[in-house]
Amino acid sequence: MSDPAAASPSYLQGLNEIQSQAVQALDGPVLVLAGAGTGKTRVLTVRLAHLLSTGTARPGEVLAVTFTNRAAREMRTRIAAILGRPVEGWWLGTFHALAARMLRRHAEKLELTPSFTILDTDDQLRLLKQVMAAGQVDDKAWPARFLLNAIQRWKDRGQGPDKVPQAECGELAAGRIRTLYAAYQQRLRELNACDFGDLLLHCLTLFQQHAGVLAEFQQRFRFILVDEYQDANVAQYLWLRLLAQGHRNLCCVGDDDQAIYAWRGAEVGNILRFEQDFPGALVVRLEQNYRSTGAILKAASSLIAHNEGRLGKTLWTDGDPGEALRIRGLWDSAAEARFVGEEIEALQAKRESLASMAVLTRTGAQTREFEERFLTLGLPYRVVGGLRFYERQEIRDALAYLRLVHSESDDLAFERVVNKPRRGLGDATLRSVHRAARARGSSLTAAARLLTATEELRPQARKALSAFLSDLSRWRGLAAHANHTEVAEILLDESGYTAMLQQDKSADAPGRLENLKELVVALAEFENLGGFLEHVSLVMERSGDENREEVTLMTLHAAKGLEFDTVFLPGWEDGLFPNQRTLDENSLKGLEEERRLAYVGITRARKRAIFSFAANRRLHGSWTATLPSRFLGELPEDCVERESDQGLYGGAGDRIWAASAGRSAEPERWQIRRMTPGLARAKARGDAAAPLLEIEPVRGQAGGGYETGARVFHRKFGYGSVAAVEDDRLTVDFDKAGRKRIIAGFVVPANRAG
DNA sequence: ACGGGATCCCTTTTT
DNA sequence: GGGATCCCGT
Repeated sequence: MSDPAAASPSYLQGLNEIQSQAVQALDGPVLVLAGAGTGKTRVLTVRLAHLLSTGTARPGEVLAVTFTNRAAREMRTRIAAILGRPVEGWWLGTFHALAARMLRRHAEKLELTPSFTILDTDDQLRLLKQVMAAGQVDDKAWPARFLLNAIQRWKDRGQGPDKVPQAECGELAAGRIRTLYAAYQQRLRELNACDFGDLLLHCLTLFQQHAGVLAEFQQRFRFILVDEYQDANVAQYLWLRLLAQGHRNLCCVGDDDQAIYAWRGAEVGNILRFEQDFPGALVVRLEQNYRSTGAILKAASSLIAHNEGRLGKTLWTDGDPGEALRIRGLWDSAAEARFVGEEIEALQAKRESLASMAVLTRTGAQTREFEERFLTLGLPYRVVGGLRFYERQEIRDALAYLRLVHSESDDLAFERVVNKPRRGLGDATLRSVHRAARARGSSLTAAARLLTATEELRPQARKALSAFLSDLSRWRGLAAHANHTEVAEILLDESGYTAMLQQDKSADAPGRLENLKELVVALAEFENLGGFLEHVSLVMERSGDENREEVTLMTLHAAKGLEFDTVFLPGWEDGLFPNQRTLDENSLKGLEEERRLAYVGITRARKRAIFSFAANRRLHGSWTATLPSRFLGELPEDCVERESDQGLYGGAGDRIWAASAGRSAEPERWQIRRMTPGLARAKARGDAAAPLLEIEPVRGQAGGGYETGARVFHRKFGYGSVAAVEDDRLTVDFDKAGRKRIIAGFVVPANRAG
């Protein structure tokens, strides 16, 4: 504890009473329920700084956990600023990075070596496909993507193949999902690799099977702090709970209203369980908002109030109400991009900084249209997230080369680069190598080496493979002596990879070469290849400094924890946001998560929030008519200004507004007739005047007006005939998919299918 | 073995 | 509209 007699340190000043309570309650478990903009990060960082500067804890005794690398980085710099010096030797990082660090220390206890590889999604998928092929699981009936997702959800709950409840396996992978899961884990182990989920899962196994290891960590971490606690999945929660059993000084900060990662296995229930697991925990509520205007806060609050089962917080501010929020309806997504561009330029003319503006979208793909518009306007922008640097083809290829040189047994890397650039080593050759590897239980590289000593391969292939293998050995020898930056350069050069790109005349080839150069630069910052590979798989983000004069484009998910003066919230249309697939898969729970996402979006804004929706949007290639998001109808009338372009919905704009306000809670009750691409083009040229669409309330109209025998079209099931009608449900005999019972809103008359 | 062309999915959000 | 995959001709 700090000395109460001493003058309160400067970093404690300026905290409100409740914040300072949260900061100074160092003894015992603490749960901080912190609404958006209430100084959550501040509390967390000051608390850490306080621990360290009073000498209550030494850096090595602190475990500080975040979800994103950005949050970890930010915490590091902010604390260094408070203390006036960087802190060394503490455990600050994401769940995954910290778990990896623990695992590397004890890898041998889990049949891994300390240099195990961390696989990304792409590798995971390829690996699972291989395992499925070996196990004769039909990947048409059971897409690998889908099964991988199931496996990940189990890992998120800390369940290995032997712990998966029978009831959840069902028919998955024709009833063989557990075998498949086990085989997948086995392959990972053989490859000396972990996927993201394994990092936590293996840690849990380690703790359970090696009490001494756990005890050591429990002793070490006298203080544990967790940010964004509402996003923790069960595995992460178990991990924390085990580690915190030692000193019980666990401080979790979170906001149930900002829980937006259920799809990734996050359990808001963890927050609710906190007091049970840690009896006597101090619960602190931060409710005074310092970020947003009154209007923004009111809008956000009234939106989120539509959710049930909240812990309940009432955000308040003593600031001004500020500007009204604006909602703008537009013809299509191109018009929307033009509108946002104009608004940005108008703000710029008022000397607002571009760095203080952000466009937040529901899906990553939406940024594209804004990028195009901004490029024509010459507006500087940057896209956060999206394709991450290390997810790019060329980077993954280069990394695979490095990995293969680093570790000969990296079969996935071998497969990736063996014929890239082309060396005449195609499917047939690779199959032989695979067969040899399986027969001997060796790595692909080792098998290939043996194979070249035999007569099995055709002379051409044999020669090419030999050449590749001798290159590999040479590079490996080089890596042992030369510094790793040089190795990378030589590798890219001698492998012919650079040459391949140089000869590539497609438009993005020069950019790819640039990326490779950037990779080499990044590599230089690390002492060795191993350190770099770890960094790349867990931490690496696109470079670019935060304060440049650029508009930020990103997804709502990526925006969590950030704030901007002006926030543009485009694409507020039912189906896009709330996202139809979420609704289909998780109905009301899904809708509530989408609403929290909307809440996150609005509360990013300090001064102004500008919503927009388009009446027409191109979805998977074809034009779709869209309705304004039901969330727009949940915003309080008195702090919102609505304006729409002329002629939207064939002049039915008012009805649409009424509709969006009235249909907040119920899913898919309203149906809009789809527009044909031809009409859309005509309208876009300006030579179609008549109303293109009619808004049809489905409510009360049996079966949405379909009659038995009517031909309908469904996005997934294709064409079919209506066999029966009851209420809003239809029984349809689909030509291909057979008989299904579906909600009328999901089908469209066959003659109008676009 | 490879390139081109047609075809069939799908496309939410991320460590 | 786009990416992965398949099929076919070279």
